[in-house]
Amino acid sequence: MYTIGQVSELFGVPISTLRYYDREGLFPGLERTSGIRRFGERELEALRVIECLKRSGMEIKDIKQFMLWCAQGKETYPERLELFRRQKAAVEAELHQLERTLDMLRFKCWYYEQALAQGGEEGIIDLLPEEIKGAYDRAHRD
Amino acid sequence: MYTIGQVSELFGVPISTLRYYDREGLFPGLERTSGIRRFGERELEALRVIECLKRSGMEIKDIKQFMLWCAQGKETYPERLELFRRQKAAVEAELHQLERTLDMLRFKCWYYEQALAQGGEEGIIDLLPEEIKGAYDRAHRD
DNA sequence: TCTTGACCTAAAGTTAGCTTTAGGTGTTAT
DNA sequence: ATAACACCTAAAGCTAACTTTAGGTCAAGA
Repeated sequence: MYTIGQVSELFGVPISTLRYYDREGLFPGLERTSGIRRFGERELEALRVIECLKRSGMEIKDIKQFMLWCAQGKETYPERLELFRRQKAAVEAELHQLERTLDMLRFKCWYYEQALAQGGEEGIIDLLPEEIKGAYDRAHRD
Repeated sequence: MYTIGQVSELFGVPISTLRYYDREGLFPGLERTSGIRRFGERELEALRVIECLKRSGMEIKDIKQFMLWCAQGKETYPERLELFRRQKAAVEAELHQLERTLDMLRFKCWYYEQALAQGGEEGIIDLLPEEIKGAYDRAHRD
């Protein structure tokens, strides 16, 4: 069992944030001894999942829903699976989007390298190499 | 030349947002005829870049800085290149992070498919297939 | 004893990125 | 002439995810 300070150290998450998560219902069934929070293995795993789901762009209130489902037992397996499937699809879409953003950034880097080298922006587009051209085109269509 | 309403239609960005961007200095040198904003090719390209940089996670105030550099001419090529290089690195890091998040989500999907199939969570970890195991391990280390 | 340190709460404050509101101008269709 | 539009501004409001503040409890060490 860990105190809030220890968990904060372990995960590098501010104490105020842990308390906030608790307030928001992200640790349903968190134990207390005379008012003091006691974090067990269950809460540590919860925190790992919270960090993952947050990185995936999920909102706190939806993470709370998941934690409630976990506390409810086997009957909620389908809901939990559905949630992870949806989130997986969302992250895949986001990854794809980011790849195209990266294409645009690659193009812009190349562009300013050229501008810097030739001391101006005149006619840069004409000497677009094939590989950068691909990036440029991908970045400009939806 | 386009009015704010036309640009809003073209890009699918709310008029209020375009005015907000203008207020924040994202269109330095935007023309006006008797108070009314006139968007030209320069502003459309700016908007394309804004959308890209926003997707890359850049804040409005940093995008503003870039637009100011553009308005300043050739002397700021180095700054602009630096900005795009930094942002490219940031997006590459974010992509890597998201891949690991996806690994965790893949693992969770597999996990709940198993739990659902066998009606419980007992001993699931023991039958982790190699491919999922990799995902699980990657997702749990920093 | 007293003070230091780790915990607690409720409530107010913060930040980014918008959106909404309230009120006003100028042109065009009825 | 009057109403409908598309534009304008300043300022207030909103949401998410925290953080800060102000005040309080309790146990251990000097």
